[in-house]
Amino acid sequence: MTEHVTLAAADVVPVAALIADAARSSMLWALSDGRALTAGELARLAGVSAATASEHLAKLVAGGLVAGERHGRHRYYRLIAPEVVAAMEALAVAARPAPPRSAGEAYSGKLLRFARTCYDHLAGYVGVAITDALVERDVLRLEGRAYAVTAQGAAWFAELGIDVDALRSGRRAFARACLDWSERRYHLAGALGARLCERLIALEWLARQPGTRALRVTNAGRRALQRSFGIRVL
Amino acid sequence: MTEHVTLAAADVVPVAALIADAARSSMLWALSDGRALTAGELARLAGVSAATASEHLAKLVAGGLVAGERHGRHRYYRLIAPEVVAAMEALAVAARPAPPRSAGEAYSGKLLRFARTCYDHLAGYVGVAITDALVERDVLRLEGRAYAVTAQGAAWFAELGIDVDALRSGRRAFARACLDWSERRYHLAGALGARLCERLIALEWLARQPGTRALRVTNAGRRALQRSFGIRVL
DNA sequence: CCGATGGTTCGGCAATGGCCGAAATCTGGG
DNA sequence: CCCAGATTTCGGCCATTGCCGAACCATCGG
Repeated sequence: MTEHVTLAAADVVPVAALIADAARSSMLWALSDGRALTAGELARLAGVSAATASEHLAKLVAGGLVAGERHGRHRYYRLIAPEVVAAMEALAVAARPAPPRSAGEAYSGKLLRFARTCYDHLAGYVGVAITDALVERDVLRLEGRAYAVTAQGAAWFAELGIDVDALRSGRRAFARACLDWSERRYHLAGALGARLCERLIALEWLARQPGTRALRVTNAGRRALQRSFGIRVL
Repeated sequence: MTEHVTLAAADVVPVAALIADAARSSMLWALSDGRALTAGELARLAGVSAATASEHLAKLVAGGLVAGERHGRHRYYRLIAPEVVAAMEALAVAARPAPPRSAGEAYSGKLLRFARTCYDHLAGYVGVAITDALVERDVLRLEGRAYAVTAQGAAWFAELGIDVDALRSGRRAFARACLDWSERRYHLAGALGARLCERLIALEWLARQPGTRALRVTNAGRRALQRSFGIRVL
């Protein structure tokens, strides 16, 4: 099913399972500075019997996270995959209560990957934020379930290479206001929304993620969004 | 036991446990681009019955990773902690077979935290690397289980503020070659090794980690190691 | 070659946790 | 107000996994 490159969800399960035990977790934590510790020390440290510790260590070894080597009467175990400490740190971050995020602000200041398209127009945090910014700059104005383009708005779009009048005369709804549930806010859809999305991708402010509806904000895009809209991404 | 600030090992267990299940893992993965999906979609996607999916989702909600909201007849779930995707990615990295690393090169290019002291001298990757560099620059020469300081080597140490002759006359073994098991390589120990370690800390190339034998390479140290020894840290 | 000490394996117990079908809820739409 | 479809809750089954004490191995120091 999964191809070469894809990081499948399945990959993470075994490692997560190894970490997902209090005893093993403390062992890994103790080893995380790169020292090699004996089985006994680790047992004491994790607060389990030597027998139990031994089993845990066997699993960690089988999982390729640590390696053990006999040295005299002791057996020293050491972390063999420094990557796991990064993973544990990331987990610790995810574990933090996480500043109570209100729905609207959920992804504010956060991630690239949380931009996305809704059919053919921008949605998600970025979509909502851009729409907001355009309303605030009096380019768009919300009227019921649709947006109206102001006079100066037409100029703004023209500058971006979008001919508003041409779109208005098309068959498709011109500038609908689409409710994005996950942000619980309206954002620009319809012909104009689709065209805008198309342009921002052409300008390489945004890039499509292969195979998904997700969009990545490019580095250029990040600067541009900050400059043009005061939107801070990342 | 644990203080305020410390990221305890215990913190990661609950989150890891949530991820450490195939069904939940695929759900999280599916949600990782920020879209909101219905319980049904997620059930199908994870390949479990609706009942099972519901239980999993309840756990994810309880764990604070996702939030669900009724919308019409469906219930949409979305990821509310973008941090978990970072964590999953980190786990995926740790899961990779990890390029077969020869012991010597294990932490090369890697982590700060993998420097450490062995009693009073430098060990770990940094210790080995520095010793290697000194041998290569003909400051030290390995002779059996000890190092000899060359003529130019004495000058080099002097420049660093270390009086080699004074150390040589001391009671303690002058410059032993200590085998670091975790690197399986020799590195400088004895009086000279201890003095060198002391100096590098005084110079603030290295900093002690409170309460452990671990050392952190400072930013200045990183530059200095690169410049003086061609050692790339981080 | 013997005891002492650290480590691993074995046997068995108990708890956890995943899975499902059936029944109970809830929502939108006649 | 009732039906159909989407979800959740309930009960019960089964596999996994953690934990421990005891027996078994290996190594070191005489």
